[in-house]
Amino acid sequence: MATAASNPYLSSNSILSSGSIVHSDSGGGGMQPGSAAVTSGSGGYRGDPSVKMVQSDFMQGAMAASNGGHMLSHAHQWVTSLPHAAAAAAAAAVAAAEAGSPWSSSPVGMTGSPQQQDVKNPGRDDLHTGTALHHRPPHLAPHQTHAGAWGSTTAAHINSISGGQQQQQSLIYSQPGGFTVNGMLSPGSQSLVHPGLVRGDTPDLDHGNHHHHHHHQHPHHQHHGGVNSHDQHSDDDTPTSDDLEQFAKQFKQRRIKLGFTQADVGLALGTLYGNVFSQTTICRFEALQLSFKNMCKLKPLLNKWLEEADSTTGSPTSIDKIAAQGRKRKKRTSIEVSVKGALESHFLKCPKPSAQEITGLADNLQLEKEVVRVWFCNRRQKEKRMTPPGVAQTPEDVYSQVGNGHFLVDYLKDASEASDQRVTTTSSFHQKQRSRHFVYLEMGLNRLPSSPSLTITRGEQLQHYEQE
DNA sequence: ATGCATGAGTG
DNA sequence: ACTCATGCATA
Repeated sequence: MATAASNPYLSSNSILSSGSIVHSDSGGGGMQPGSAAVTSGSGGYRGDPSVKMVQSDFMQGAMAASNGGHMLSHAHQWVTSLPHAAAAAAAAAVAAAEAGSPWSSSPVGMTGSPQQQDVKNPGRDDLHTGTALHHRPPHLAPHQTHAGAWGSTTAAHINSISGGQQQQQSLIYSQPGGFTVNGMLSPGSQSLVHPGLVRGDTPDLDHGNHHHHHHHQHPHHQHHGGVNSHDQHSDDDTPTSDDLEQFAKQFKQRRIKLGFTQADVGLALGTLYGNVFSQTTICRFEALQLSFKNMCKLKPLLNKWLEEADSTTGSPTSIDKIAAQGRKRKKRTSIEVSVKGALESHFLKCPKPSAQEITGLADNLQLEKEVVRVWFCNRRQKEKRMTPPGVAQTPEDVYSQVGNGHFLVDYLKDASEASDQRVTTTSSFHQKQRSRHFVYLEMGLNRLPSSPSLTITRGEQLQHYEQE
């Protein structure tokens, strides 16, 4: 049982749970209006009114003027989260697209962090259940190069979960609107009947084994003559970013048509294969906001689910819930926009600040050091995702694809002294294959629409949160 | 849909 | 102490 839930966390708790919150008082000591961050907490909204005992932070509200106060108000407040029932669901309708924050990623920034790991194991404690076999690391034609290189190294296919048949096609559902396999695709709601012949014909033709050493990037295998469907998805081998993009898109469409929410899928994966995933992860998968490697890992699972769901339309995919485990968690710190801007600007200069710099920054911004550290970690992770923020998957492409796809300018740069970046070093920079998405980032939106250069003027805006 | 957080795995 | 995969809690 993988029960992901069985974490050993329960026992350790109680740090200060119950209310001891540090609530800073308002007024008293010195808090001030400009606090840089607050911890927020308030009622849940979608899942259910969970019980959080949040003590809501208070916050000051004064704006204007006070001198520097500072507080680190939130020092550590942890709440014990109780299991909530979650559930919710609601139809996810989608449709919201918006550009979120345009912080351009640092263009030059990638000071190459050479991190690319190969296939190691999934790391998660519970993730094994079968998934684990990834053989052969890839070799795509273009080697990766440092930093975010995702086009390679990743192995990916783990879909052996099911055991025997490993790779069987992948994008089976290739065309969204077209064929009607028994009507399953009727817009709106398809009913439930329909044999899964879709997969019936998925032949796996050639690739069935062996990982040949040759690069597989060729779009071969015509699979099922059923209808068009582009081939070129490599399921067996490492998919290309285009494959993933398409798959994600199709996945989302089908999922919605079938009436499942992202949360449902995550849960179903757990019951079906042992690995539970959250709504967040499913969401990120669909939005391609995961690392390339992670996308590759998840794809087979989701593909499998899709097949299942589709073949059983209507049947209750055994969904049972796995309750969340209760464990203590630090309250989420909310960083003010102005402070974020400051962090962002530091990030552009130096994505990997040293401990000392972090400390200094934290001090200036009046944030906990840990918060700052984590912020940088998360910020770096964002740089590595497939889809950069702000830019959605819409192919607008004005700039997007140059030619057919990838490649663009590679920036190299190594600015700071950094400890390890070697980015362009030795000639091996073939960084072309970095996703084309990055392209526009580097070109187009480089400037934040409205973010001032930030001179950290904090204190100007008051924060809004509910004070209980 | 995302921001901040946790932890395993690595150096 | 960092990277990565993930997720709770939010907006």
